[in-house]
Amino acid sequence: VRGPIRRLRVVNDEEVITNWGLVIEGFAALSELMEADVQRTTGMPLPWFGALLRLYRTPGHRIAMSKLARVVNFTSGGFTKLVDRMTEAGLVERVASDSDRRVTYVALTEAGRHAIADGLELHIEFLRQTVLDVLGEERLRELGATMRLLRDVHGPDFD
Amino acid sequence: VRGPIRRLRVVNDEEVITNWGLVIEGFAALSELMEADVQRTTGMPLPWFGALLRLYRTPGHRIAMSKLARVVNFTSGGFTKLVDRMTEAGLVERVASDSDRRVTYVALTEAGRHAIADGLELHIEFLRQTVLDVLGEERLRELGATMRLLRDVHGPDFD
DNA sequence: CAAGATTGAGGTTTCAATCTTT
DNA sequence: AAAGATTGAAACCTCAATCTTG
Repeated sequence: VRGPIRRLRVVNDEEVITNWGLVIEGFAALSELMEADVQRTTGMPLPWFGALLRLYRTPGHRIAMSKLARVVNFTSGGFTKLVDRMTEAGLVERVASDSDRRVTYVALTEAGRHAIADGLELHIEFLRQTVLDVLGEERLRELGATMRLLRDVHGPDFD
Repeated sequence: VRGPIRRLRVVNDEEVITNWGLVIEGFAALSELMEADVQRTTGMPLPWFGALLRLYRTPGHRIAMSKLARVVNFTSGGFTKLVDRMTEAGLVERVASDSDRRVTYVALTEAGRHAIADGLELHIEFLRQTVLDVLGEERLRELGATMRLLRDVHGPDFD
């Protein structure tokens, strides 16, 4: 009686590298397009759009500085200056916390709410054309599910 | 006789946004891990690793400045300085072209070849653990195929 | 005049140190 | 002591202008 057929490394190195390389390249291509589109339609850089979007989709439209910084992948110090510029532009404002005087909230202003609402509408149109129309429904859902796996395993815990 | 059932916008806005958001988050999570791992194992920043990897996987181990710049998503000016630093570190060297005196090639040095060869081995191990082991073979291949679609449609043509 | 590469100026981000509050 | 936020210094990248070569 023979033992079980052991098939270690069924996927060879080349294939692992290649497939993840495709992820990098595809994502880079789309990021560049997205950056340009957001810049064109809203006039703001992509990081602004990302931060505003998070605020917009959060009940109360406000999040603590340090938390939003983590969510949008900024360091604490870098985010301070980002918020400085967005405040300068009138899109957000700082709000002191009542319960903990260490924390500062970032909140959408009326102008910021309008800016992101309008921008989001155009952005969705962009995503439909560049992603959904290329992949189709089924592949898009699969893609989302797959990337969710990676996020849940490796992503930071946003408590 | 009724006409065809038209089902426009079967995928609603929310789903499009959510799925692409998962791509962004998953990719960000893995990029951060990868950056840290490359930094730990090779001591170099991620952009260096990417550039060296391209050189390593190219016959002759040399590529024209402007072409490599495009491949790794750098501007011409930014890439000049990146190569300056990598040359300083002894990993690459500039080589003048015989046929066209405008072009300068970037070439791997002996030290660079060893550095990327060693780094790549560790990097593959990292990808197996963080990507392949999480997704499994089938999902990884699907993911690669899906992202290839996006790259081919939206990516730049590397002639 | 177009293409490849470099340079200097300017803007953005990280890092380490600091201050305040818990 | 630890966490949130800010600051100044340094690193990195982009952009526009420049130089050289085709």
